Amino acid sequence: MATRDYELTEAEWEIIQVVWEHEPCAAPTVQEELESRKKWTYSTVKTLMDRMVGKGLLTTERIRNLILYRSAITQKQARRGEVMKTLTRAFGGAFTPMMQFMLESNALSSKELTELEAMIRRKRRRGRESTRK
Amino acid sequence: MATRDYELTEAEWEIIQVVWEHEPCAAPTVQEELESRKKWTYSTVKTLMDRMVGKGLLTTERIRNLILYRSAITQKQARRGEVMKTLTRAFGGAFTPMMQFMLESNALSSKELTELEAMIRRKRRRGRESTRK
DNA sequence: TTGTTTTCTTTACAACTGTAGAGTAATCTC
DNA sequence: GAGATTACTCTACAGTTGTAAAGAAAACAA
Repeated sequence: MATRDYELTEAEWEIIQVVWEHEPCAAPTVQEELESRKKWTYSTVKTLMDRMVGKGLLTTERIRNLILYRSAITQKQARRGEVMKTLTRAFGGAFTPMMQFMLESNALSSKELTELEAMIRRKRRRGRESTRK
Repeated sequence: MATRDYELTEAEWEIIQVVWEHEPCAAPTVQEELESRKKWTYSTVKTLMDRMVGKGLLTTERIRNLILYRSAITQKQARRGEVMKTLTRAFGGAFTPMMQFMLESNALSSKELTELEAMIRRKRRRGRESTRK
């Protein structure tokens, strides 16, 4: 199931996050939800959302005078696109160097480090038990 | 030493990568170097580079009719900006979830997993020996 | 049924990004 | 020193992104 990678702009991230949380929802809802953080007017939000429909990031369903929006991609897909972009641009696609960079550049607590180790062990176990790719 | 985070565009990444490698270098050099991958003309490369000077990503030194370019930020700084952007946008700034996502979404070989564990151990050791932040 | 409120539609615009042509100036080669 | 080559400068232009005003339509309220 290899879908293409999506790249969202900053504003698009802001919006789709709200959509994921309130889906299905109308544009005014999204605008109100974002009102505090971003000082966007209704017009701005609506324009952004309609462009996102054009790009295949959201879908719409019209019910009388109301337009309901839904996400067309999952959070996982969006995250994947974002991570892939950084991986490609900044690390030439090399996974381990990127992990290393993050490990080194960040002040992880001892607890977090332990957590990471646990994740790795889990990952390894799962990898072994199923050779099916 | 908290410098601000730089965000480079795709084209800028392409160019600064060459500059890091050949620094100090002239625009024609960069253009030739990229010729195979990108089919950019000299004009394109030069324009891009001059804009990067304006943004503080490159510096110049003029020697007669030749302009030498140097990077104004390190690879580390550029990488940091890129990683931070993804971390903020896609993971709400939460570091461990991002690591976890990467671990899970990627087919790391057993060898790479082991490498990661080693990195973590090193990191922990270094963290303990110096409490001086 | 008419004024008010809500939601949508259309249009605009400036900044940024990718892309490059045309013209000019300096330098090299015979 | 005149043509060829090299490198630079200036200008342009279309597409994307952030931002929003103005106007139209539908729904609600009195």
